[in-house]
Amino acid sequence: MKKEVIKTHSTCTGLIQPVSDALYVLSGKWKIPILISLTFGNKRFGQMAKEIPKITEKMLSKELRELELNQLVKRTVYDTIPVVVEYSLTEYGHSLDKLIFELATWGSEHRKRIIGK
Amino acid sequence: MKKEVIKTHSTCTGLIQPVSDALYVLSGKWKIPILISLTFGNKRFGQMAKEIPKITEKMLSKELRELELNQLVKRTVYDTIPVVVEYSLTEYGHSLDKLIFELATWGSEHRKRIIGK
DNA sequence: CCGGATCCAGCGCGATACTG
DNA sequence: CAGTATCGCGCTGGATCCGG
Repeated sequence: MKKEVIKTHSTCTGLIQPVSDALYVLSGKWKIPILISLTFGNKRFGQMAKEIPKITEKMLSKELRELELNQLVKRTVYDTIPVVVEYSLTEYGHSLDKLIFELATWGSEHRKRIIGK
Repeated sequence: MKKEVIKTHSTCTGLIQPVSDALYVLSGKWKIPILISLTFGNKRFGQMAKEIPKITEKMLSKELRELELNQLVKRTVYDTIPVVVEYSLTEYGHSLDKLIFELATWGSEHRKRIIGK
């Protein structure tokens, strides 16, 4: 009788890297909340600080900079007095809309199952 | 003339919590790689340790336990000598398949854009 | 073969205060 | 209004050794 051989091995490990890459740009406690906030329209700095529960200005600033580096977020400075800074999703940032929405859907259904915390 | 009221505000903040919940059960450096590995079939402990690049046995053990707590992974012990332990995705765990696949797709397209790291 | 226990380094993240 | 600077703690996660 022949031994069964699992052939899915390489397929599996091949998926890990792309997902890790995706998670890399989304890593950080506030990345997703920030992206959600911007999904619903352009926002100013102070506006986001109020809208995202518990975030500090330091964290907002830091993670916005990282998102901008990775071209998910665009920063526009209007040279008025006082200065106005507006953040928006790039077209590329909007490519995450669907993913985030599904994450939210899954999260809603999952709430009742969460054990720890 | 009536003032326009932005109604998306509450929708936005309302989305943050479910997504945070979803991310909570997936938090940890190895959760997603582990889930990917199990997506392609049931696995034994040592098998996963070899299959997931760079993971240590401690981390594998710890994160598997958390995934089991949250009912995403099922652990089956076969009472042989030496003992055999098999891990598999629960039906609920498989509800993440689509999300993970999309994350991988997005990650693949995104590779060329990643700046930092 | 499948882990648990312990020790410890790094840094993510929060609190607070300051600036153009 | 839109950030920066500094300090320090706690938790994540790696290394190593131990056990059924």
